[in-house]
Amino acid sequence: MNESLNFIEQIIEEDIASGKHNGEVHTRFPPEPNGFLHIGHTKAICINFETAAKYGGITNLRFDDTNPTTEDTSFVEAIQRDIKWLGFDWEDRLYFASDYFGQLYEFAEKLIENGLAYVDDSTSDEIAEMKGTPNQPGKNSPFRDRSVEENLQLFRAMKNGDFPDGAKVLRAKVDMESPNMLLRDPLIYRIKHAHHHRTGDDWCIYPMYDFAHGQSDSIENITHSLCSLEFIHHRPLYNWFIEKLGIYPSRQIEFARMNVEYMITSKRKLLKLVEKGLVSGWDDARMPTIAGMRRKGYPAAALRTFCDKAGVAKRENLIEIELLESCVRDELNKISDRVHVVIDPLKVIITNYPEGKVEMIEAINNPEDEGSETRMIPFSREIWIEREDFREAPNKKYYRMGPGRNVRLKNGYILHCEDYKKNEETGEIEEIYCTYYENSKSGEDVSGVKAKGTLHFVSAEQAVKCELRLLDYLFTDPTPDGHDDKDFLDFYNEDSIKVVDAYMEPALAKAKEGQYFQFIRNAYFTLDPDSTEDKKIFNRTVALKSSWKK
RNA sequence: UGACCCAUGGUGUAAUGGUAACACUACGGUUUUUGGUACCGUCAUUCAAGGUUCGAGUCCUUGUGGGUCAACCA
Repeated sequence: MNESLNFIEQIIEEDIASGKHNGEVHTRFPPEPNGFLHIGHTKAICINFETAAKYGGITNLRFDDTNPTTEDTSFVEAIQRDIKWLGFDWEDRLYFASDYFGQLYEFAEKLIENGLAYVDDSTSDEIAEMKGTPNQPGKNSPFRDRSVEENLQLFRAMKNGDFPDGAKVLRAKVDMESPNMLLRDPLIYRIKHAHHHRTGDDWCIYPMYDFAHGQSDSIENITHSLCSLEFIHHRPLYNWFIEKLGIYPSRQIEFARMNVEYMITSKRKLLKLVEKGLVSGWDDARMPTIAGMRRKGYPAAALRTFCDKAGVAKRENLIEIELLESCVRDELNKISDRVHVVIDPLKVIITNYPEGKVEMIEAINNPEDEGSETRMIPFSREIWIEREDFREAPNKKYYRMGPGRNVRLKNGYILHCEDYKKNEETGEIEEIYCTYYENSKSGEDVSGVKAKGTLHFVSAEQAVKCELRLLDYLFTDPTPDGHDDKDFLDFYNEDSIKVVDAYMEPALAKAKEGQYFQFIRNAYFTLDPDSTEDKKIFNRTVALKSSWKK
């Protein structure tokens, strides 16, 4: 393999070469359990797990659960399910930042003892005021020079619940004049009398991100802490804590997060869609969440390939949705069963086919798969074809059915169109009359008859009604949240889901969740969990490509 | 009136001082019992100006453009 390396791999190979961390690679994926994982997380998950695996390393799953007011166990479960489904395994290394609350508290006391942290009584507004702006240095808090003893006593009182929420915070003593806002005495502990999903009411003070994340990495001996670019300004602080605390030197490396056309990744906005009822939930098949994409029918392998192909770098990017869809089609082409489903039916009567006769024709499920199984498709005198597959007056480019024309039925016979019935008032074609060539059956055609077009069909009598959810992009604009003058909801696509009835071949009555289908000549579909025994519901994953220009 | 990050076809990513390439898209063609798949082909790229060098997409300087940073969120 003469593969080129991305910049993270280059760093890792340099570290391995220099013997840093004994050449070990240990990464982590650190989600906050306050929402569902989305396409952006998918990228982070792939990078963390695949990079470690590439170098024989391992990856931890660690929930960054330091804010009890927004986090919940239900998300913890959904997140684990999604990562597993994606195909990654953290084995027995499931951790929670909350597991380290005791240790983190010790770290805080140590900082205080070394004169590197202090309790601040200022209000939130006052602290913000004293922080300055990117262009103006901050001012020292009047509480900055409290004695170690006083700080220790106050911090312990904070921990003991002696103060109400917001009364005091613990701050690291770094530099109020730093050009880096994060270094202007960042808050590291706040009072929150809130119930935590794991630690219950054990604590009423909780560490902030900057005082939990890096230390958690360090506690777990993470060698390379891979995160997105927006944390780049946190790195000096990340390193500052490691240095002052003298703990394991994990290294933070930032990459540009992946943006995909027509998708948003802001949890706040995703939540808004859910709360406003614009989608049925976090796992709505239109959502850019892993659960949503799974429901829509995107295979895990396709998502992984997509992330690989999108690459890793440090510049802003917007990946075209076509790349994702290309990966999805490529995977689905390999694994999906080809089946017959007619959406907009038009009756065809085969006048020389015996009435009452039903013939079962064997059809291969997936010609792309060598070991594919077969199933039986019923054929009879009356069948449905797609309405758009017939034209009264077809032109040369149109090679489907038309008066006097021959067409091949996929997994069936060649038909000759003799006549059709038209409602003169509405102009609607009501029925087509055809004859069939008895010796033209698929696989044993000795008719010598030529037919340019091939149509799919279902036998009218045996066809089963089902529901199709024709899904489209959730937004009408490729960057719905990229407009200063417009809200992302202004681009909500009212036509993002269309529900229609369809006729499916009877074998589909046995369709199972997680199975992938190609509805021949139309699109890929997968069974929706809303399906019942009596009524199958399918979601359109992605349409087949078409080079036909109407 | 700051700091930090970034800049290669339409999009994304390579090229690690030595012939700018790969994928997706678009367009054209071949094959085809899916107007799918497969296969072949075409178009199209180093932000600008200086400098270093035999040689710069790559190193340096200055611009220009884009992004990020002022939650008791992560």
